[in-house]
Amino acid sequence: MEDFLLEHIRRHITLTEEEGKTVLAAMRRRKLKKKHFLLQEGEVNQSSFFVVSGILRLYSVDANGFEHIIQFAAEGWWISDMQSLLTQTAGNLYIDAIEDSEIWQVSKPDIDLLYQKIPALERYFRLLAENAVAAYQQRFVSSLSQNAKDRYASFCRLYPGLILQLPQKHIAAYIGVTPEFLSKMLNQLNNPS
Amino acid sequence: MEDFLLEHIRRHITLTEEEGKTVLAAMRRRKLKKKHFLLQEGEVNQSSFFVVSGILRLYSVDANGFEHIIQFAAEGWWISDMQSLLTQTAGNLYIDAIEDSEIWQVSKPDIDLLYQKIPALERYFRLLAENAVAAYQQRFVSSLSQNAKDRYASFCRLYPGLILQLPQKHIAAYIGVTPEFLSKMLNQLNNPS
DNA sequence: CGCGACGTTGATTTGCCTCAACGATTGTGG
DNA sequence: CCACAATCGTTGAGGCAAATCAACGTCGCG
Repeated sequence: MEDFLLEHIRRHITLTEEEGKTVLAAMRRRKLKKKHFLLQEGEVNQSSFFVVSGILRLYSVDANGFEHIIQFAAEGWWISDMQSLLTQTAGNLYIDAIEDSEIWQVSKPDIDLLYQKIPALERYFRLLAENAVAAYQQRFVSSLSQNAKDRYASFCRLYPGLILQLPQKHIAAYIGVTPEFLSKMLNQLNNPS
Repeated sequence: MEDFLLEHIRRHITLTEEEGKTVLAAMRRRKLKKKHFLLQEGEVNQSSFFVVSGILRLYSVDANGFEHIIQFAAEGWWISDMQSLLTQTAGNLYIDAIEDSEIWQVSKPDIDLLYQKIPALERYFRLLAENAVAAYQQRFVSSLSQNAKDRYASFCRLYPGLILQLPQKHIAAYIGVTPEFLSKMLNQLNNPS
């Protein structure tokens, strides 16, 4: 599994053996227990996080203490508070583990060094960011033009694997309804009497 | 104004005189009248669009014929249906002009050629895409955790210039309410009796 | 075992939508 | 340059999707 990240990168660009080692050398590995944080509101997001195993979530907490999930990240996904990472200022988002996870991370200074040593990485992260933009645009279509039932259906279609692993309340916090309402909705979908 | 795009690019990367000319040579210029389309549902988004003057919108039309605006693009902004552009398949979004506009566009094949000739452009578009990701993440915070009044306030704070130029119904379609409701909301904000 | 997290169910409320009607403004063809 | 239509914002009455609040059963876990 040591090569999981390199395989992912090589799906987008080609790296020499040497370059691969340079990338791996820049990564810090860490385990993260369920419910433990990578990032909390008020902190500066110092690193980009790559999920080797487990599941993370990126979310905000509103004035009433309710959580709203912006993105999940399962194995092979990158995740960060992009605003805070780019500007290196205090952010308003949280990242924590939904399951015990293994994370590899690169600090912003180290990424910038990698870009100098391996210009092809610019391409890799450009492609990732463009794919993320595409995903966010499509999610806004869903978010703005569908009701709760259809948003749930869209989520199931898009992330069939995640549905099985996620507690219901997190799905609710992602599609933008209360846990109570999602419960009633699902009940009704199963009993279409 | 011939250098508007190059100035924008040079805010992020350095380009030689020669490279600047190569970029400009790849751009197709066009004028677009108000309400005319750059892209319609079912078409493949062939190009990236750069707004030299005017305002565009990227939006979807739902099953009931209602429009939902994903993004505005004023002078100096790039805009495209990223999903369709990346995969070169038929998309579900529209792009049209809110005001008479001047657009410069690069086709996907030409961008890919530019990446080969001028690798630094990978960096430019990576930075743009990362900024877009940051903006979309923050908009989801607003969209998921705020009510209509607060989403309107957030929009005003983020795009103070746009508020003045946009018809009210487009702001409504962006923050996710009906024009009628936005009208009542604003009325109430001005008459806090 | 006992506690806290999670999902469920019901009663009630509310934020926003729907539909309809109406001025004001814009734009367009004669 | 006017007449007419179309677009836009406004206002009101009524309706619905989803939130709120509260109570309860279950389960996993320390």
